[in-house]
Amino acid sequence: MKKRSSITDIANVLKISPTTVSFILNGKAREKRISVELVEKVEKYIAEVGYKPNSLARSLRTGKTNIIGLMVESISNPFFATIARRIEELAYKNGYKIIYSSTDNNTVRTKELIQMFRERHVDGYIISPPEGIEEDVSSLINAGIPVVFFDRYLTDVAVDSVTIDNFSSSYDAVKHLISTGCRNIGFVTLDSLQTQMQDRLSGYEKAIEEAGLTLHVKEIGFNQSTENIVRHIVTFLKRSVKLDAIFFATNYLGISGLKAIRTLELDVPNDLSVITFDDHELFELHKPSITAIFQPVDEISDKVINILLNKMKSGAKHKKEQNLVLPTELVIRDSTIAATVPMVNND
Amino acid sequence: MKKRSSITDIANVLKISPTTVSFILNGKAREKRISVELVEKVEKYIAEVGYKPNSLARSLRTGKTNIIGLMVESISNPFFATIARRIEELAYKNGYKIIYSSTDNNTVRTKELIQMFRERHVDGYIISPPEGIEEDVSSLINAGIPVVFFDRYLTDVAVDSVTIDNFSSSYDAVKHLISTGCRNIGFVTLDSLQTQMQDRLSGYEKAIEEAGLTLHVKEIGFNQSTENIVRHIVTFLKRSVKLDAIFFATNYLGISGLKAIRTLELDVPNDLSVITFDDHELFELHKPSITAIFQPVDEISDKVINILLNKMKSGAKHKKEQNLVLPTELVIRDSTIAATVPMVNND
DNA sequence: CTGAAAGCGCTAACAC
DNA sequence: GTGTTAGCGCTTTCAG
Repeated sequence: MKKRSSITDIANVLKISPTTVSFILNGKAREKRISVELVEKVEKYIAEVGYKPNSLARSLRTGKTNIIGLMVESISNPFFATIARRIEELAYKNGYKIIYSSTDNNTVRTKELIQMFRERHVDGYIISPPEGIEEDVSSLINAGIPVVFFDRYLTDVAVDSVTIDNFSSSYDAVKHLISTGCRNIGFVTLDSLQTQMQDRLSGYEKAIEEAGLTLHVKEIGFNQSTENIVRHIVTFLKRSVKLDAIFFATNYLGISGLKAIRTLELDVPNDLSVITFDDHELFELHKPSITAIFQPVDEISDKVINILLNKMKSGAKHKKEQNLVLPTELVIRDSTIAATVPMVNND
Repeated sequence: MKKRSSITDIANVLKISPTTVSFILNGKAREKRISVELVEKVEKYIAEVGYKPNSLARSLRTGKTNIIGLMVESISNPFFATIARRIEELAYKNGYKIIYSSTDNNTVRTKELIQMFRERHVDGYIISPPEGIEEDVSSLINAGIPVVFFDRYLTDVAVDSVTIDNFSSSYDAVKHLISTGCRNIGFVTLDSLQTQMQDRLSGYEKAIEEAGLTLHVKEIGFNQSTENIVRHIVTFLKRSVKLDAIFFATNYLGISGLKAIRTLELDVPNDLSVITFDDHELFELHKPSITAIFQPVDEISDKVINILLNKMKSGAKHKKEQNLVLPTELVIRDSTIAATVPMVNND
């Protein structure tokens, strides 16, 4: 009984041709000068039987699916979840749906995902790319399918992107630490060649070297369990020259770091100043509250989706690609307040 | 040049019929007794030109899309993000992709989403349902499309579901508070008729009444800004009878609650014991660490996807629906440790 | 064992 | 202004 009616059924019942119905459905009634009465009649009937077009068939015919593929590192990371939420929102408002997937920063997996998305004829891609997918992305671009990167980019392929100024953010954070009197500043990052991680590292290095200090870098392998990360950080904090500040390069390193600091019962900021990349609800509520580099997630989302929507509209014209770099904000909290006792340079 | 080749192209080049190619592609070679040489030849050629079937066309023909629609309250809520992540993982392993969307607990929006998903011929649905979508879900069920609810359910429609034992979780949490000597226990919840919230409320009420204590319930409207929630909680804590414990019914109420408590500079647990529904990284690191009701997110995800996969395989046979109710775990931390000074009943 | 052909539901040139 | 018709790429019955 609930047999879905097709455009032909409608045409048959109304004794007109499917074309006419199609035109009316697609708002081309005026353009095709279809009589107002007919239009009304058709619309009335459509509403009556609750007809809904089969978008699969439509997609097969038009080659458009109105679906955007969103590939993030992991949807369970609050940074990506927040961005995904907003992108979803904006996409819906523009008639697009999102198919998402988590790449796990895994190249093979991501290649497969792109492949699957292609089979689905996804109209556009938003990707926080892992290393090594240059070819697949090029192939997309060559096929005229719009792609936008965010959070990081790939150096060997020209793609629109929205990132933040990782280098300066990191540089400024370290300068801030130095200005509060810290001399032995550790940097905990991921063992990753991705641009955002490399830039954060460079910013740290530049600031440290400019101040004539020594580098203390700890690189942690990707995809470790939290417990393992904590263990690594604990070791780092115990082993090396006594640090008076530590800088975490991502939010979850920061969280693990706080766990490590807690295990060691260090007094922040007196024993150790702490600063971390990416803000997080946790950092404001923590005692002491944690200084963090806030990424403009809303703006990132807005820019990403806008660039993509534009490209999709303009048929992916070969305009010069845009590479937006947004500023961040250093949110200074209690974990880096200069000690109340005046510092004396003690080296 | 990169012209996608179709099954007919392949057939033409190889001088065979599309049927044969299709059979080989779908692993029906043996069944159809196609010669091994032919199969190899075709497979070789397919690999060579990198042919990929057009799943749109396939879906149009078969009516299957291998897509699961996942509708959560909000993907930016860590509880849902974690579950979404795991469901995605398991779905992929079984050849399914996920289209997700956030319902915002908005009935109208959710109805529209279901409508859109239907147009896309999504194969199955995983929904944390807002109120008022009974009809739409019934219509899905009647059409033989599998649906699984989680986190909450709708009373007027028979659908498989995976939930937790909200009533007992809440009841036990309150009993725990009472056992540490708390007498004036506040309950901060959402102004919502959803089953999970109602059950949490009932559990609280039962425990309070059994102990001969008075109820102190604060209901907060849905979709408020964090600032507003904090303001409400601050007022609640200031206004009412001096509470010696507070119980938050969701993780984000808990987080807002901690902000409120901080504003008021209350001493936890000495001034106020705190307990909250849903565990969160934050709660372990908070000083003092916060007692929380841990939901078995992995198990929830596993059960949900398994039930759905089974239903999709078995052609949604009208088996009796399953309504799984999983236990939670009360993770006792410092925010509810009994005061070290022996308590004296002082009323 | 393999092929011909119909058709899923829709769109858009092209006719009239 | 409206209808005819040819596919989009695939699956599948039915013939041979």
